[in-house]
Amino acid sequence: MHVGASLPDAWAARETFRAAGPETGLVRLRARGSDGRMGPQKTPRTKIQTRNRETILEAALEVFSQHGFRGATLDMIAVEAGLSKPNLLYYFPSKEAIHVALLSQLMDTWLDPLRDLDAAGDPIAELLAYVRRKLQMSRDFPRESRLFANEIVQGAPRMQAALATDLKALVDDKAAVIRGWAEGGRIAQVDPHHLIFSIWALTQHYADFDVQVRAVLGQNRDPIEEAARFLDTLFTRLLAP
Amino acid sequence: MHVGASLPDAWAARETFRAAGPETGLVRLRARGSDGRMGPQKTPRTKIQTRNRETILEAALEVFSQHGFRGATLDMIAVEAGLSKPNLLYYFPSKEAIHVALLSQLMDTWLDPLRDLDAAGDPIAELLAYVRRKLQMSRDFPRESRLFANEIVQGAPRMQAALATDLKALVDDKAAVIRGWAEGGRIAQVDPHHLIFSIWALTQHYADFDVQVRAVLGQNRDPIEEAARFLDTLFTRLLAP
DNA sequence: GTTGTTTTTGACCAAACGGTCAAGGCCACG
DNA sequence: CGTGGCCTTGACCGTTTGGTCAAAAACAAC
Repeated sequence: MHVGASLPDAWAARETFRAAGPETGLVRLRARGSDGRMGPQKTPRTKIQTRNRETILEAALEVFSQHGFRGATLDMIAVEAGLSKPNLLYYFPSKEAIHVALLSQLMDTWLDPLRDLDAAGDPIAELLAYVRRKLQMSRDFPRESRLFANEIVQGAPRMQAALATDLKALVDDKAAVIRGWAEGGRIAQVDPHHLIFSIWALTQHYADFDVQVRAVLGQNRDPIEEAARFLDTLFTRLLAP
Repeated sequence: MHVGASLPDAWAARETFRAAGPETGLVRLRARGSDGRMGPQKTPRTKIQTRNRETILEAALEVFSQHGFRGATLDMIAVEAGLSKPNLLYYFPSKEAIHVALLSQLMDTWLDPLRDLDAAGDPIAELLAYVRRKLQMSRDFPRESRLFANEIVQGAPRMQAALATDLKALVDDKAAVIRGWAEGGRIAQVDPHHLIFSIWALTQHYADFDVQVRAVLGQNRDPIEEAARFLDTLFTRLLAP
């Protein structure tokens, strides 16, 4: 069983399970009302439940990030998790529910680096630190990056709501901070939203398009190490007032 | 039937059908030897064959780029093309063959802007023009961009060979040109490969992650128009010697 | 119009897939 | 140690999917 790099404490500790927006039409699936026999509650109760839900989500991350939603099968996930297929469906009502759970669980963590952008700090240092943190995530959590990439490239059918609400709110907030810096002459005049997009694009590229990057660079090179230096100069030059 | 923006002549004219590398294990599928009944030859002979192959590939582009390889079904493509499913399989031996044909047909066109990078031109003007051309492709051919994105995010199972040979060769070639410019002091000292990656990442982001960009920016904005300005300043600042 | 070839399709098939169910195993707790 | 609830699974089901096939339709050449 492939478990990937051991997750940092903050990562494992996060168990927010933010509910998906009602527009996805998926919440109904989870709320089976109070009919007869059913799987465990939304909030895991026993030790076994928390452990198995974690195992399943870890396996699902591995499989979904590699094959996309349609490309992944319950059998693949079951094998990866070391559980039987009906057992998966004891903990999650459907394949889609596993996917949604994964996405909403990881969303917060994925945006943490942006949240850390501190309006009170030194503008250029703050932004460069953000770039470095995002690049680190591409190195340490490429599967998470690809999971989102797969979802968004295909039109984010299970995430649109979260994008237009939560994500937009956070980005608008931080964009205002950046705009403040620009107007105060502390960084160059650049469009804050597109600055954020550029950071996403440039850092996630090294996770999402890893095979291409490696194919072009050839062997015996460390793409992310090189990218760190390149992006440092790029953003230093771009942001200098 | 969704036909998308009318393709420019140069686009439609291209019919290279570069053979996929033998490593993909797909070429064998096309070469059914000389057994009994079989579909039309690799090289279309009649008018009807060329027309229908084009129709199928156009439909396949629409469907594959939206749903990925596994997410797309032959029925979807058939409906989109206005043909029957067995008819698709009269022109292509399998779903995978359609996908491979699409990828190899589009690969060349996709790289044309990079090929146009002229060692004899003015370095900064050449690079800025490349950025603009790539961004135009994100606007005019988002489906093509997403097709590749889907493929590469999932590990490029049907393209690895082409990446490590054709693509690498072209990029290495152009990287040498850029390195020459840098060493001649005509542009700033930057890693040429990562410079090219950054152009890909920043321009294709607006096609591949379109839903995210639009969700964050809100309505009534033209992402690519704004991106054009932003990327112009970004690369101007980065490349100034 | 007859004939030989190319093109098209309805009916069909086997495998894969998401999901169900009833029954059995397991475990905590009294 | 017994009992009630939690956990697990083999067998099964209906649907979807990629692909086949034989036969019909369309077409081209004479």
